[in-house]
Amino acid sequence: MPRKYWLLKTEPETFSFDDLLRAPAKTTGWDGVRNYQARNFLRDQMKKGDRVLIYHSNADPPAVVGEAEVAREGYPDPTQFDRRDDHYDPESSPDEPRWYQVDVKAVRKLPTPVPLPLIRETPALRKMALVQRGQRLSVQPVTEAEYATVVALGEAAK
DNA sequence: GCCAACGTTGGC
DNA sequence: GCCAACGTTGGC
Repeated sequence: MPRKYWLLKTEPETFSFDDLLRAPAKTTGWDGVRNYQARNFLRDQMKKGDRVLIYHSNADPPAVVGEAEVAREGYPDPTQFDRRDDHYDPESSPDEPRWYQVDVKAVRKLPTPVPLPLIRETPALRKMALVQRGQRLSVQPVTEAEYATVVALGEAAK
Protein backbone atom coordinates (compact mmCIF):
# COMPACT_ATOMS: atom_id res chain seq x y z
CA MET A 1 0.00 0.00 0.00
CA PRO A 2 1.64 3.24 -1.07
CA ARG A 3 1.76 6.14 1.30
CA LYS A 4 -1.27 8.40 1.15
CA TYR A 5 -1.66 12.11 1.79
CA TRP A 6 -4.11 14.06 3.91
CA LEU A 7 -5.00 17.46 5.20
CA LEU A 8 -6.15 17.97 8.79
CA LYS A 9 -7.75 21.18 9.96
CA THR A 10 -7.28 22.62 13.41
CA GLU A 11 -8.10 25.94 14.99
CA PRO A 12 -4.79 27.30 16.26
CA GLU A 13 -6.45 28.87 19.29
CA THR A 14 -7.50 25.38 20.30
CA PHE A 15 -4.54 23.36 19.11
CA SER A 16 -1.81 24.78 16.89
CA PHE A 17 1.11 23.23 15.06
CA ASP A 18 3.38 24.75 17.71
CA ASP A 19 1.36 22.88 20.32
CA LEU A 20 2.04 19.70 18.37
CA LEU A 21 5.78 20.47 18.29
CA ARG A 22 5.71 20.90 22.07
CA ALA A 23 3.76 17.71 22.72
CA PRO A 24 5.54 14.62 24.08
CA ALA A 25 7.27 12.91 21.14
CA LYS A 26 5.71 15.67 19.01
CA THR A 27 2.69 13.41 18.87
CA THR A 28 -0.95 13.83 19.78
CA GLY A 29 -4.23 11.97 19.48
CA TRP A 30 -6.29 13.78 16.84
CA ASP A 31 -9.48 13.66 18.89
CA GLY A 32 -12.78 15.46 18.70
CA VAL A 33 -13.71 14.79 15.08
CA ARG A 34 -17.49 14.40 14.97
CA ASN A 35 -18.34 14.01 11.31
CA TYR A 36 -19.06 10.64 9.77
CA GLN A 37 -17.17 11.14 6.54
CA ALA A 38 -14.11 12.35 8.42
CA ARG A 39 -14.54 9.49 10.89
CA ASN A 40 -14.42 6.99 8.04
CA PHE A 41 -11.13 8.41 6.81
CA LEU A 42 -9.67 8.27 10.31
CA ARG A 43 -10.91 4.76 11.00
CA ASP A 44 -10.47 3.06 7.64
CA GLN A 45 -8.10 4.91 5.38
CA MET A 46 -5.32 6.62 7.27
CA LYS A 47 -2.30 4.37 7.64
CA LYS A 48 0.88 4.64 9.62
CA GLY A 49 3.43 6.68 7.69
CA ASP A 50 0.85 8.57 5.64
CA ARG A 51 1.78 12.24 5.31
CA VAL A 52 -0.41 15.01 6.62
CA LEU A 53 -0.64 18.73 5.97
CA ILE A 54 -1.69 20.63 9.07
CA TYR A 55 -4.01 23.53 8.28
CA HIS A 56 -4.94 26.37 10.59
CA SER A 57 -8.60 27.28 10.16
CA ASN A 58 -10.22 30.34 11.71
CA ALA A 59 -6.79 31.95 11.58
CA ASP A 60 -5.56 35.14 9.96
CA PRO A 61 -4.80 34.13 7.35
CA PRO A 62 -5.96 30.53 7.26
CA ALA A 63 -2.91 28.54 6.13
CA VAL A 64 -1.12 25.23 5.85
CA VAL A 65 1.63 25.54 8.42
CA GLY A 66 3.38 22.21 8.77
CA GLU A 67 3.87 18.59 7.85
CA ALA A 68 3.04 15.63 10.05
CA GLU A 69 2.63 11.89 9.71
CA VAL A 70 0.25 9.26 10.96
CA ALA A 71 1.95 7.65 13.97
CA ARG A 72 -0.89 5.34 15.00
CA GLU A 73 -3.81 4.10 12.96
CA GLY A 74 -7.47 4.54 13.82
CA TYR A 75 -8.66 3.71 17.32
CA PRO A 76 -11.65 4.86 19.38
CA ASP A 77 -11.55 8.50 20.44
CA PRO A 78 -11.59 8.39 24.25
CA THR A 79 -13.21 11.82 24.57
CA GLN A 80 -16.52 10.37 23.37
CA PHE A 81 -16.79 8.43 26.65
CA ASP A 82 -15.81 11.31 28.95
CA ARG A 83 -18.85 13.05 30.39
CA ARG A 84 -16.86 16.13 31.22
CA ASP A 85 -15.42 16.50 27.76
CA ASP A 86 -16.92 18.83 25.18
CA HIS A 87 -16.88 15.97 22.71
CA TYR A 88 -18.75 13.55 24.97
CA ASP A 89 -21.26 11.46 23.04
CA PRO A 90 -23.81 9.78 25.32
CA GLU A 91 -25.01 7.58 22.47
CA SER A 92 -21.65 5.97 21.88
CA SER A 93 -20.43 2.95 23.84
CA PRO A 94 -17.04 1.28 24.26
CA ASP A 95 -18.55 -1.89 22.77
CA GLU A 96 -19.51 -0.05 19.64
CA PRO A 97 -17.54 3.18 19.46
CA ARG A 98 -18.87 5.77 17.09
CA TRP A 99 -15.85 8.08 16.81
CA TYR A 100 -12.25 7.35 15.95
CA GLN A 101 -8.95 9.17 15.95
CA VAL A 102 -5.40 8.63 14.79
CA ASP A 103 -2.16 9.76 16.39
CA VAL A 104 -0.32 12.44 14.49
CA LYS A 105 3.38 13.22 14.83
CA ALA A 106 4.95 16.47 13.66
CA VAL A 107 7.48 16.17 10.87
CA ARG A 108 8.40 19.81 10.48
CA LYS A 109 7.03 23.30 10.43
CA LEU A 110 7.10 24.76 6.92
CA PRO A 111 9.64 27.58 6.46
CA THR A 112 6.74 29.83 5.46
CA PRO A 113 3.03 29.17 5.94
CA VAL A 114 1.01 28.63 2.78
CA PRO A 115 -2.01 30.93 3.09
CA LEU A 116 -5.40 29.99 1.72
CA PRO A 117 -5.46 32.81 -0.89
CA LEU A 118 -2.18 31.51 -2.35
CA ILE A 119 -3.62 28.00 -2.49
CA ARG A 120 -6.69 29.36 -4.28
CA GLU A 121 -4.62 31.13 -6.92
CA THR A 122 -2.24 28.24 -7.59
CA PRO A 123 -3.44 26.38 -10.72
CA ALA A 124 -2.04 23.02 -9.61
CA LEU A 125 -4.15 23.22 -6.44
CA ARG A 126 -7.45 24.17 -8.04
CA LYS A 127 -8.93 20.73 -7.37
CA MET A 128 -7.92 20.49 -3.72
CA ALA A 129 -10.90 19.69 -1.52
CA LEU A 130 -9.90 22.62 0.66
CA VAL A 131 -10.76 25.19 -2.01
CA GLN A 132 -13.99 23.61 -3.21
CA ARG A 133 -17.10 25.64 -2.52
CA GLY A 134 -18.68 24.86 0.81
CA GLN A 135 -16.05 22.34 1.78
CA ARG A 136 -15.96 21.96 5.54
CA LEU A 137 -14.53 18.50 6.10
CA SER A 138 -11.80 18.59 8.72
CA VAL A 139 -10.11 15.45 7.37
CA GLN A 140 -9.48 15.52 3.64
CA PRO A 141 -7.54 13.37 1.20
CA VAL A 142 -4.89 15.18 -0.82
CA THR A 143 -3.09 13.88 -3.90
CA GLU A 144 0.64 13.29 -3.87
CA ALA A 145 1.09 16.09 -6.43
CA GLU A 146 -0.99 18.52 -4.38
CA TYR A 147 0.97 17.66 -1.28
CA ALA A 148 4.27 18.27 -3.07
CA THR A 149 3.02 21.56 -4.50
CA VAL A 150 1.91 22.88 -1.11
CA VAL A 151 5.21 21.89 0.48
CA ALA A 152 7.14 23.59 -2.35
CA LEU A 153 5.15 26.78 -1.75
CA GLY A 154 6.02 26.54 1.93
CA GLU A 155 9.70 26.33 1.04
CA ALA A 156 9.68 29.30 -1.32
CA ALA A 157 11.17 32.49 0.01
CA LYS A 158 8.67 35.10 1.12
C1' DG B 1 -20.01 39.89 13.65
C1' DC B 2 -22.13 38.21 9.44
C1' DC B 3 -23.72 34.71 6.82
C1' DA B 4 -23.44 30.90 3.24
C1' DA B 5 -23.07 26.15 3.09
C1' DC B 6 -23.61 22.02 5.05
C1' DG B 7 -24.90 18.16 8.44
C1' DT B 8 -28.14 16.53 11.79
C1' DT B 9 -32.50 16.15 14.10
C1' DG B 10 -37.16 15.29 14.64
C1' DG B 11 -42.16 15.96 13.48
C1' DC B 12 -45.26 14.16 10.53
C1' DG C 1 -38.96 9.26 3.69
C1' DC C 2 -39.56 14.25 3.40
C1' DC C 3 -38.12 18.52 4.75
C1' DA C 4 -38.07 22.54 7.95
C1' DA C 5 -35.57 24.00 11.76
C1' DC C 6 -31.54 24.24 13.98
C1' DG C 7 -26.53 24.03 15.01
C1' DT C 8 -21.85 24.25 13.27
C1' DT C 9 -18.02 25.49 10.30
C1' DG C 10 -15.12 28.73 8.75
C1' DG C 11 -14.01 32.54 5.37
C1' DC C 12 -14.37 37.25 5.15
